[in-house]
This record gives sequence, structure tokens and C-alpha cells, in this order.
Amino acid sequence: MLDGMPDAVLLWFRRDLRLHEHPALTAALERGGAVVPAFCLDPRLLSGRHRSGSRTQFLLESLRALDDALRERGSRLVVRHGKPELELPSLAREAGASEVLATGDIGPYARRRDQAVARALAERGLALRLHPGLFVADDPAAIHTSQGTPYTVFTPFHRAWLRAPRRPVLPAPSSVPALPGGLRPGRIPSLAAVGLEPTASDPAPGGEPAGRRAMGRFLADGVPGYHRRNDMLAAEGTSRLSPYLHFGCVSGRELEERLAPGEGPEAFRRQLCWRDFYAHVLRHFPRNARSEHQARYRATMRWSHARREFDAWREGRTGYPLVDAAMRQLQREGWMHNRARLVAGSFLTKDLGIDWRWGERWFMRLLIDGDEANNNGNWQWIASVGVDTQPPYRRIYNPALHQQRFDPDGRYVRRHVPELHGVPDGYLAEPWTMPAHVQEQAGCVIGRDYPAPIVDHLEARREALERYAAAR
DNA sequence: TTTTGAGTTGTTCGA
DNA sequence: GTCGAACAACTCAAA
Repeated sequence: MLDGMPDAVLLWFRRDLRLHEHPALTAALERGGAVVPAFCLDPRLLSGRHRSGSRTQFLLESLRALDDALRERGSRLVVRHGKPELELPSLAREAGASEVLATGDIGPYARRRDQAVARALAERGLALRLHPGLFVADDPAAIHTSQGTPYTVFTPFHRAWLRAPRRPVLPAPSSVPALPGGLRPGRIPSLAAVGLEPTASDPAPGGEPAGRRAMGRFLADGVPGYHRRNDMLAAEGTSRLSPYLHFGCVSGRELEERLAPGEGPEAFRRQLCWRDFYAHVLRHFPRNARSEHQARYRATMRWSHARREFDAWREGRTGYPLVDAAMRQLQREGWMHNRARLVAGSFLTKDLGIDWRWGERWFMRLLIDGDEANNNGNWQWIASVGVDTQPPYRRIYNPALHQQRFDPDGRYVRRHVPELHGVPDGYLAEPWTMPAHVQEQAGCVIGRDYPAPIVDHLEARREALERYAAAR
């Protein structure tokens, strides 16, 4: 290093693909030297059990947008393909960087990976420094009870979270000083080039600009009535920001900061807290990624592994219109309404008795917002094996009832299950109750145009309660 | 240490 | 169609 000249630093992007409200970026710039922004395509994430065509598509679009934004500021995103613990030390050496800065993550794989990278860097006398940035609270894992233990119930966590420290919302930099001479940027590959195919036919576009547009729209039009509409299935009453939050195109912290007072904003702030809560839970109970949080169900619960029923669920052929609409929305959009996720999850784990891990994995394959902590937390919750204090009978959802309550005019169901288009409203939640002549008239004969229900809900409910009682 | 209050999002049955 | 009761007791967090 030339004396007086500050070193370069490497800024390792992962799922913080933005320039606004980015503490690690700000810290890198404050060093005063060159900043080398880098992303490493990790083959273990592209081909492992959490691989996903649509989510990777969104990731690649977000990387292109990040590269564009960096170019406008006189820099480039350096992209490498390989194991981070090999790529980052070599990148750091090429850049002459003295440290690597990144945004800290909480999942078991992310933490193992970061430890491996930190070790590899340490061998060269370099340090990995982690900054906050993924969550609303500075460090959701640091929130603890008066006993110093982690929370396992949402409401007390929520109370503590509201009081937890927040970082200031940082502006995006107007320029990012590049390394003189630069570094070979590398190419952002196509989806096909990384061996994946898109799974959604109508996905949300990735990137920070798209995310900020969605955030702006939601803050202006969506938040005020959020508490009244977020449960309705057909209305665009939810934020739809989950993919942008997952990849950090939008900052949860900034989103919170921009909430006005009022019932709608408070209801949405509470939803943001769930992200931090499930991060908190997975950080403190990493084994939850694979096994039930509640020990009493861990070895004793008898899960079904019935392939045919699982396939009917995946493909939206259960004969329950709401469940089928939900599963087809997932296929089409790479996204599912939160209420629908619960109904679909309840149906798989309770009505079909199928292992929640199967549902969890299928969701991770298709969801653009697929997030290890949130997805796992919600699947365990609806399967009644996770951090939830309510007994199983409170978590068995009647799909027909939910349809009547949250999609009363059938717009959501008809949008995603076209063969039910002509079914009269009164029969839409339970189309198998249509008399034969109504079926003909509607152009929807049960068993020919639309499947008969694969299970009887009341009977399935009884059996589910027996399974849970037997496991205890 | 013991006690107390509370727990995201319900469903079914029978009057 | 609408209403209240029963479901089955348990664990967590904080005073």
C-alpha cells in the first residue's frame, strides 16, 4: 500500500441488492478508498435443495439493475461464479483490499458460509466485517426476554421489537469510487447458463428500481386501507413487496421509517415484525430448518408421504377450489397471497397429513420471495409444530369457509381456476354439491371438467386431530 | 419462586 | 341463517 493512500475494500453483496439504506456500503465509502462491489454466484445455492428457477431469475434481474446503478455512479459490479470461500479471498487479493464488508445474515447455511469465508480471509490476514441491513431492527437476534432467553411467542417479541434500536435511514451514494484500472467485471449469466428454467409465467420483475416503484405505490395507495384489505384474496390488498424484501431491493427499515401514523400502517408494521421474528427464531433454533420446533412432535408424528395426493396438491387438483386456485397462483406468479398460503398449508399438513417439509420445499422451489426463515416459520406454524401456542384444532382451516369469507364473489378462484368460470357463486366453494343439471349448465361436470374432492374435510379433520393426539 | 395473564390469522355442533 | 358453547388444557413471559 502506498503511504497516505487508503486501501480498497471489497463490498460483498448477497441479499442486500440495493444502494439505498445500505449500512455496509456506507461503511465502505467512509473508508475513503476505492470500493469494489462484488457478487458471488454460489453453486450450492443454484443447485441445492433450495434451488429455484424463478427466484434465480429475479436474482439475476436484480444483479443487472445493481450493475446499472453502479455504472451510473462510476463503478461496476464484479461477478464471480464459485464457492465464496475460494472466490472472495482471490478477489480481495486482486483488488488489493484490506477487508471485506457484507450484510450479516441469519440462516444456518449463510452463517456456515460466512464463517468459512472469514476463516479463508483470516489466513491472508484479512477480515470479514458484517453490518446490519436485512431487517427492521438492527439485530433481531439480539432481542431477548428479561431472562436473557430468545422469544418463542410473537406478541411479547413484538412489544420488545417496537422498543429495539433502529439505525438511521441512509441515502444512496451519488458516486462509488472505483479501483484505478478496475477489475474484470465478469458477466451476469442468463438463467439457462446457470442450468435453471423459469417456473413462473407471470413473475414480478427484479431489481431495486422496480422495488422502489412498488414501495412508493404501496405507501401511497396500499398502506392506508391495509388492515381492511390485506386478507381479501382477489383485491391487491397486500404489499407484494416480499420478493424485494427478500433480496434486499427494498429495505425493511426504510419501509418502516416511511410509514405514516394510522391503523393501516400499524398493521403493516406488525407484518414487518414477523420477518424479524422468524429471523430471530431461526437464528436461535437453527435445527428448525429441518425438524419440528416442538420436541413432542419430533420423532412421534406420523407424516404421510403419499406421492399421488402430494402431486394433486402441487398441481392444484384437490377438488377444493380455494386450495387449487392458491397452488395455481403459485405456479403462475411465483407468489401466493398470505391467506392462501395458510389455507394451502393447512390442507397439505392437516387434510392430507403430508409432511410439512414437502410443502416447505415445494414453496421454496416456486416462491420468488422464498425465504428460509419465513417459509420455515410459517410452515411449522400451520403444521402446529412450530412456535405457536394454540392447539392443532385451532389451525385446521376449512377451505370452503375461507373461500366464502375471503373470496366471496369468487374473483380469485375464477382467475386461477378457469374451469370453474361458469359455476354459480352459491356452489363455487363446494362445486361437488351442484346437482347434475347445474353442472351441465355451468360447463363444469365434477369428475370430468374439475376433480371431485380428494378427501372429505370433516373426516380428514377428525383423523388429523387423532394423529396429533397420538403423537403427544 | 410463584403466580398471573395471555396466546396472528378457528371450526363445529346444536339450539 | 344465527348464535353461543365446546374444543383441552399448556406454555411462555413478566411481575
